[in-house]
Amino acid sequence: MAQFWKPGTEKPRLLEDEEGGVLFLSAAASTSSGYGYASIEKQRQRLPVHKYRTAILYLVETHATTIIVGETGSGKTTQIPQYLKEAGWAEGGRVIACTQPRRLAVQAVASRVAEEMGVKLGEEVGYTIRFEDLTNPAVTMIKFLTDGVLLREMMDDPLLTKYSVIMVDEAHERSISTDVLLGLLKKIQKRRPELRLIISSATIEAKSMSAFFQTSKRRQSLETREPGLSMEPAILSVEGRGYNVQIYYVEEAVSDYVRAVVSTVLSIHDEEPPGDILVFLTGQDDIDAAVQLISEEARASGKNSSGAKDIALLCSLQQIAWTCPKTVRSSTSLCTNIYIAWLIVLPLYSGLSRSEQDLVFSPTPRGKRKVVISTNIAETSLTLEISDIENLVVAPISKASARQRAGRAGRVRPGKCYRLYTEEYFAKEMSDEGIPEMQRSNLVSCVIQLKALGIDNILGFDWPASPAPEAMIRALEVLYSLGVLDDDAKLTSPVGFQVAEIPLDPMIAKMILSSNQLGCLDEIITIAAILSIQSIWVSARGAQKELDEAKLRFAAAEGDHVTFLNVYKGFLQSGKSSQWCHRNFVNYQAMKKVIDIREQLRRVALRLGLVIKSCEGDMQANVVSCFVDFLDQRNDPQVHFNLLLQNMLLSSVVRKAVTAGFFANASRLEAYSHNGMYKTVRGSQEAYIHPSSVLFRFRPIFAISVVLGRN
DNA sequence: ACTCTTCCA
Repeated sequence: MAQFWKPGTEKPRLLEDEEGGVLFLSAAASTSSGYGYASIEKQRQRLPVHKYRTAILYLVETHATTIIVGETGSGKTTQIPQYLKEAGWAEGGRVIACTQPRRLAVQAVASRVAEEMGVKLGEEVGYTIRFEDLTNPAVTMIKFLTDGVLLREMMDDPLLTKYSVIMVDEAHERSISTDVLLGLLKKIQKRRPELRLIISSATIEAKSMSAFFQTSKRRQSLETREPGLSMEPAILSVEGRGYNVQIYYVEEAVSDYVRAVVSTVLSIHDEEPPGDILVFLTGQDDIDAAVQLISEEARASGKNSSGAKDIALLCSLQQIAWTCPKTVRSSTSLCTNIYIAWLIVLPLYSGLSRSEQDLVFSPTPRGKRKVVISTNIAETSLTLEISDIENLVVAPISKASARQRAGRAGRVRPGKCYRLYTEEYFAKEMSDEGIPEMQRSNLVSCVIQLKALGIDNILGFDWPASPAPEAMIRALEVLYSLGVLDDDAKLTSPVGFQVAEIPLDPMIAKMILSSNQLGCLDEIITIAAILSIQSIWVSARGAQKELDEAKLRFAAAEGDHVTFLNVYKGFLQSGKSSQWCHRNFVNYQAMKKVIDIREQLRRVALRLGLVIKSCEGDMQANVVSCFVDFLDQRNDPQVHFNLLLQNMLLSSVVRKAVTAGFFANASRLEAYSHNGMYKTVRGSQEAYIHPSSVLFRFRPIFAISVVLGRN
């Protein structure tokens, strides 16, 4: 029975899938009716991946490893797990797994697939991410999870026996956990030939991926136990949705890219036909600023058409000239909108709560335009491992990721991509591909995970991308000095195994274990929870002075860690009030996360048999006033030192526990240094106290820091 | 040498 959209009712709409699949929603958003289901079926069949259904199932049947080269928009992520299930790979209690590098993608894809299958999320289709397990072991057949979660699962079940097929999605992103996972899966495959792997990857990476899963001929004959099963990886290419994306470059480099983003968004909004806008920026601060600026400008120009703001806006819009190299710029059929209420500006970054992130995926109301300002993939951060301190430098993205981003504009129809750099910059300055994370970052966590899985010969491990030997040795040194590894580079018992069990950076894990012995675990898990989120303070654009003053209310002479404790205590005493947070420049969302993570850590601690004990009695309540006195006399070094010593006694166990984890970062103020330069005790590496620290103006003689400045 | 960065367990 056919149904048609009636004019005057809300139009049915197409939703863009995270991976390019398209979901059909009826106006009533009901998918239980036969009509809704049939439409979903039809939509599924229209995806490019659909005509490869038989081929994919055949390859998976006959090859241990299948590499799917899928352009964005092919629908592989949502469809392949369903094909596998339909073909019987989830029968007999087996589970089909599909990993993603990001939590948000896991949630989005899982709910999409559940919807397509017409089942309740958490039953036949479920997902697992940290803090959230929406699966039912008795009935879940398709399980989406982050690759980090799958790595954790290997600690309990090293051969991942419950899975029949594991699809590693977005493998071309080459995140550390994806790379480690691939290395381990290759090992598992030798023991479990019946396990099928599907690696989904972008074009450029497919060859090296295939080479990695190639087994040598000699071994192959020994290991193939299943007749008709090839250990040679198969490669299948699925084209994406072929919509054109027009690319524009700025004619001249922009100086202030946040401002350039604002102008560009507003001019797109003014000149282009309906369609949503996706913006990539580096980080939370820039995103918040851009969201605010766009909203302000839009409001100002809508409400007050003759105001000075309007003129300012027009000026800024005119500053950007675009060039479009290969296509002719279409200038006709532009409709002119009035901005104001028709623009919905939404930020997107991990620090947001789930409900805030969900807004991004909710359908755009008719007649409105959604602008999503998002992090990551935006301008990838580069981690340089210099001695024991992790340094992050913002580096330009690669051409590959620039192309991938442009592809996002062409999912459901032709799109446009405005690049805020010149064409020349793209051609000459940007590298073709990013460097795998494995080759540029801190390997401490990664090494300990492998050790915990019983991989003793870390240096001989078969990596998809070999890490730098120096970085590896550095990681082993740190773990050895933490007492996690013994002379033979084996995990120590119990400390090593316990540290591996705690889902945190090993230095933080060690801090937690030490606090157990010192009797201040209660305080330390609070500190650990706060250290694992971005920042507990609100972003301070334009209100730096107020923020600094607010910080002083909590600042402890002992430094940031004890300051965190004061904030946490105040938050609890306020009854977890959002108003309290607002008054004190504390980020309410961040504090809610802290409560969550802290609870998780408390459970981990109890499981490890630790005792949650507080050292409340040891601490004095008046650290705040103490700090203020100290500031007033900050020109007298002797007073500094005396006070520091005195304050050390106030919460010596907390400080001891922190030190037990972070001693490798201990630094000493350089004598005669007038700019506050420190050098690490171990490596004599230059360091500075970060200006956001309460100790920034303090300049204590010794500092134990989690993040030191870069040189 | 008065400022910030993403993701994941």
